[in-house]
Amino acid sequence: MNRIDADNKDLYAIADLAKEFGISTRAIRFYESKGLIAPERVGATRVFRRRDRARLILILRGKRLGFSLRDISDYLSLYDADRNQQVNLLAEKVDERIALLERQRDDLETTISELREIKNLADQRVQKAS
DNA sequence: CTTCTTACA
DNA sequence: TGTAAGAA
Repeated sequence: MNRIDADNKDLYAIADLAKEFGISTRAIRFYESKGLIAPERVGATRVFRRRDRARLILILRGKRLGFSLRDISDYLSLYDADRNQQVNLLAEKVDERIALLERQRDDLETTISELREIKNLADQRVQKAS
């Protein structure tokens, strides 16, 4: 929609991507500073191609799933290198993530149970008092 | 008006 | 990451 040039179907300005993905231009520049993306430059202005856009999508998905920019960075770095190693890393990180979430879920359930016990005891005492 | 960099919160 | 400031 807001391509830089109607002829070149895969050039985007930073504002276009920011709007499309609902993030700030600052965030995009931040990801670049962390090495997650490396858009071309026309002078000092960043020019994003489909490749950058695709990586941005992966970055946002990774964040949504709770991965750190570091993890995402490591994963993305392998895109230009060992595609196999990239898959292995992904599997490893996903397992770690799932393990962590399951532990947190267990902790939450334990906490909820304890709170319910306290709640029950409190309710009983209220009954006797009244 | 848009983007860039840099610095500070 | 947001915001601000000054340059391009």
